[in-house]
Amino acid sequence: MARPRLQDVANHAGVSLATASRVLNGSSRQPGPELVERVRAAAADLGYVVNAQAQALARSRTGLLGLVVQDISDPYFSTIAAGAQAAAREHGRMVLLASTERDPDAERDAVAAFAAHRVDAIVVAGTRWSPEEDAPVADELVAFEAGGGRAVVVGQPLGPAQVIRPPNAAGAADLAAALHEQGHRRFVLLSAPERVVTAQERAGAFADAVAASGGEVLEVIEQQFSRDGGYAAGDRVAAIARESADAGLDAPCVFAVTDVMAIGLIARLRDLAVAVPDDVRVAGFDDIPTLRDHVPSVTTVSIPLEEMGRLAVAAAVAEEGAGAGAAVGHEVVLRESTAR
Amino acid sequence: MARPRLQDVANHAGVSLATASRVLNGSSRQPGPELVERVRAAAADLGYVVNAQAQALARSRTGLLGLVVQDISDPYFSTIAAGAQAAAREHGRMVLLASTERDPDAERDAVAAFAAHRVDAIVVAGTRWSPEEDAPVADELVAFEAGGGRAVVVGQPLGPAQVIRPPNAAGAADLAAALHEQGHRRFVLLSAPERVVTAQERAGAFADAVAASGGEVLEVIEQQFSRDGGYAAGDRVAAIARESADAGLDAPCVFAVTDVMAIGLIARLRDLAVAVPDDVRVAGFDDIPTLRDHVPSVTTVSIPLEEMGRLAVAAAVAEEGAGAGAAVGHEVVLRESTAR
DNA sequence: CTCCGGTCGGAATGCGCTTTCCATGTCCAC
DNA sequence: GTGGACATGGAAAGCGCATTCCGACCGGAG
Repeated sequence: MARPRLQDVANHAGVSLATASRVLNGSSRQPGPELVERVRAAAADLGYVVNAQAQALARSRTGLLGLVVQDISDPYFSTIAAGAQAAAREHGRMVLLASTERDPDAERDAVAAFAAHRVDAIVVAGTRWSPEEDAPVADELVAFEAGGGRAVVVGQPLGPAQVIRPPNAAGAADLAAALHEQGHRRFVLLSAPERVVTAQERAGAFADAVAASGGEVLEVIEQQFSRDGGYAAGDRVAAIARESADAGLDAPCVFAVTDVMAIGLIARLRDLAVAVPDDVRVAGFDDIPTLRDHVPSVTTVSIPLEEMGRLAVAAAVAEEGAGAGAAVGHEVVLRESTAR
Repeated sequence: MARPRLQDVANHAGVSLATASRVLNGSSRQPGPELVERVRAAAADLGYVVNAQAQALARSRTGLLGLVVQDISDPYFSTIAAGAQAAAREHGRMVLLASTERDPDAERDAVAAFAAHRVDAIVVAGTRWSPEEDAPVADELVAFEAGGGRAVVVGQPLGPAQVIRPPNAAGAADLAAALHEQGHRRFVLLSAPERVVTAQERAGAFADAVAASGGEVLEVIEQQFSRDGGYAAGDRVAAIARESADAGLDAPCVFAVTDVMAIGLIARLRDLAVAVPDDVRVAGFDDIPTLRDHVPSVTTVSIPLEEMGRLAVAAAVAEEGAGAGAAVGHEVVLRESTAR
């Protein structure tokens, strides 16, 4: 009943362990055709399943890829994970997954656990936090690379990791330009706490572009980096909209740093009977596929999440030197929520 | 520069390999306090990181959990994965992930790969297909359990695996009852190809409940099990709605077997200027969180996806005999899309 | 016919760790 | 003061496989 070992297969086939190994596990030295046949038959006969653990130990390579995301149930990350997973499969790698609930400590634990499992490479996806909060993970990654592993981060620089950068700044700037083009001049920023670097990048670039084009940022609202954060911002946004209307000014345009926040915001505005886009315009970021059928459809910046996951894995499995140089594109998608 | 081994730590601490092992890796036999201290210090000094692969080989237990889902970017699965991941972490297990793009062959490959990695247990999440298509995976699972592993499936029975059953039949029946209560009598079923067992379970139970309560199923539309399938069904649904209106009958109520299909359907109806719920009523299934802010809000059956993931992992890591007996609840959520 | 390069199987070593199994040492009861 | 029950540290035997090294063998060139 016990699982057959390679030795059993070798015995069954009447060959040595070495020969069986060479036949079954892609060695550079292939034994003669007759032996190959015998070994194959024996393996099939016994229902032999190679022990990847033992292989890993002997080869000192596991073929494992560690993927740490901040919340696998968030479409942003699950889409990246899908791309990473697909790429990993194509490269013959297995994916070890860790979801950290957006807790930097959990990120560190995950990286440490991956290091213990001797994954060949680690991909960390998600926004960076403050340097202090990032330090522990960064240290783990340094140790990991010192031990021969490779680290890639999807987001912002972290320790020694190669970086796949979401086009946050460029996307936000382009979005600002497109909205300017549409005639919007009065903006509100719906951002997240300062430690959320992604939010800062997007809001910052947006604000800069607005300033450069002669627009105006009326206010920066800081809320949780989630749907509920957007919802919570609704009251303040509604107030601003009313002030604008009362003053006979153009309806303000809110840039929410993620689609998910934008959706939450719109939900609250609906409760408050503030019309989008008539009373307030709203734009988001990410172009989450699941949200594309939302009403009103939301103006946003489309970024290739799945491709980013693939790029990260490609950089992770690439031979020495191959950089993560690939540029990540983006596209502004104007929809109803900012229509004038 | 090479990674320190346990032997190095032992040397550094001036103790034997065995003692170092006992100190660092939760043995039942703890050496004397002074030695413990010395070993700990040596390990910290050298930056020792245990090699989980070698440990696995020696213990012949990996502490790994294999999770195979049909599409990790689908909120249904990513939510289950989130629950599974959280539970795995609590149980001190790591998760190996495979996403199969809804391909039964890929499911088989994934299970085989997990078996090769000697995971302690495998969780397969997702609808079952036809018995013929399921056979290969089932065989792999049989072999896996024969080798001492444990298998759990979230969905419908598959080979020897324990089953966590989504409340498809009960949920659909309750939904039908609730809609009947609301006064709906004329239904259309938006289902998926016959091989998609989940769709069959939901549509079947719904149809039975409708028949039992004296309602009428006007038509069963079969489409892809996806958002686009729902979208594609829009034209036919619109036609049915117009017929109803022309005949002066009550607007039909469509039961789409998933929220995602319902959303797609509504999107197409919007294009066609068919109002929901005025001209057609629509209900879904799953209560996907990301979709809760949709307009109109969609009547659906809420099922505890995350908990299902947790239950699956609990069953997977449970000691011999602990069954997957836990019942999975559900709740009908009436929203605007079926308002009269 | 001999010698050499090349090929091919197999024996043996080691990957890094856990876990018996032993040999000591310690303490208490008698 | 001695014997035995325990506790404790270490030596060594694997866990299942890859791979190096070695000897045997084959064919062709000289």
